[in-house]
Amino acid sequence: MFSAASMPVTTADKTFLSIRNDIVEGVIVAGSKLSETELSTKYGVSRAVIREAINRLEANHLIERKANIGAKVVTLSPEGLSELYQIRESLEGMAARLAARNMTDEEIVSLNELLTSHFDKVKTGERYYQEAGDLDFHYRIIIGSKNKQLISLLSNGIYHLVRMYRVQLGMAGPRVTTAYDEHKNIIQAISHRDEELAEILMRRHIDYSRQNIARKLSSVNPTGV
Amino acid sequence: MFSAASMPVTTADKTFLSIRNDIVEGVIVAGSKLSETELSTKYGVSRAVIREAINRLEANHLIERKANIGAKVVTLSPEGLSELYQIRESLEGMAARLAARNMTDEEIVSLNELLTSHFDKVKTGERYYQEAGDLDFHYRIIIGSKNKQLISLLSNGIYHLVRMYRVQLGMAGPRVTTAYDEHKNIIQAISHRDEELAEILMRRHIDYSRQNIARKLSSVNPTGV
DNA sequence: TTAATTAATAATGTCGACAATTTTAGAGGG
DNA sequence: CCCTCTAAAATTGTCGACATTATTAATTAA
Repeated sequence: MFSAASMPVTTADKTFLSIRNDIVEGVIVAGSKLSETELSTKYGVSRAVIREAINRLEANHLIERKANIGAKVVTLSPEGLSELYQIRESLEGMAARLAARNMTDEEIVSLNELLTSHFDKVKTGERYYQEAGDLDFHYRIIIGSKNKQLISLLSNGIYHLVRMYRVQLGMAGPRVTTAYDEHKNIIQAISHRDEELAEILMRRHIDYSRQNIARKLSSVNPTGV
Repeated sequence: MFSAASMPVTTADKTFLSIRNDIVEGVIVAGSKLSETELSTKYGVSRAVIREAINRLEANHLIERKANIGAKVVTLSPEGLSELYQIRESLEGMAARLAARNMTDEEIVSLNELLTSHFDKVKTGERYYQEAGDLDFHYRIIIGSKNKQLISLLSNGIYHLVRMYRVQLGMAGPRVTTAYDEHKNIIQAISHRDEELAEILMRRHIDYSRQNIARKLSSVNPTGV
């Protein structure tokens, strides 16, 4: 997951990653207040390190800060999910368009191999696909766009909020096989260098995904999380 | 520009805004290193405040940080501009689509009035339009999307980097009148609640704008900034 | 002279303490 | 009983000092 250049080196790095993971996994519950002194003792570092981490968490859209008051973990809501997926649809649609333009032939071959290995795993009934596999697929296309700012915006920006929704709402549904077909079609469009189609298919794929998770969210808890 | 809720209150707020403005205006030159101690003396605050400001500048995509090394102002390049406008095209296209869906009738009326007042100013030869007017137009549509995360991503995220490009490359060109027509057509699409058309027109509008600024950038300095 | 090693310097990272602000608890009056 | 005002407690904001890491300069050997 981490390239050598972004390996954690300072204690602030590690603390940030620990807290972020705890927020995504729900160990620190959504909507709760983040006390600097409390976190300081819990993670065994000074408040300066905690404040550094809080700043990065805010940049990741996982917490909200108010001056002189403090930071709170974001709350998960149907509206927030919808808003997030609208952004994903927009940005990843563009990423797919750019991937069709800028991915090397080698990258496309490798992406096809990834899809094949997923297919094998789906056949044998492994739950692998939806969890890491889907993220991996999207990640490769994002990288394939070759747009550094877009890559940063998606992987450092909103990616972990997406993960937070998926983890805390428990994503493992009947979409595994249908998502496979959608992925296949997207790769085909990229192979044909059809930017327009690649973007359209990616946007639909994400919109289907949004509907799927929104359905689950409303059925499990009709009034929101 | 600032709503009451986001008024600067702490010295870190004010320092952040000061430094950000100096970066956008080019007082702190693009690509230069940001020394914490130097900034500390220059702005008359402690290093802790400077570090807080630097964190927020990073969230605004105006600087880049490396652990144990420091922060540098981003460099302006044709590639960076292209990447930024691809993101704008994507996100503001979505914003226009959502604005066509979610703006109130009153907001649309007000937007039309804004356009009319711009038209008057363009007629009298004021240079007002391209500078603040264009930003105002885009800002209203972003707000009209009613997508809080999208609003945050655009106005707190990449907006100031856009400004930095425009300010430092000196935006005042022959696009004033043509941009006016493009704005008019976008508003019309929103009035008709035509989401599809609103998105398409906004994307084209931003792409034209990108071509315009890219042309200026390459003619002034063929090898980049 | 050049390259490599090492010491000195300067920068960022981290810490604990103090200041300013907010929140809470309590006393008093209505 | 409730509201207001006040004081105490707790929290965030800011500061200067120290620790750790990078950079630079000097020294030595080839």
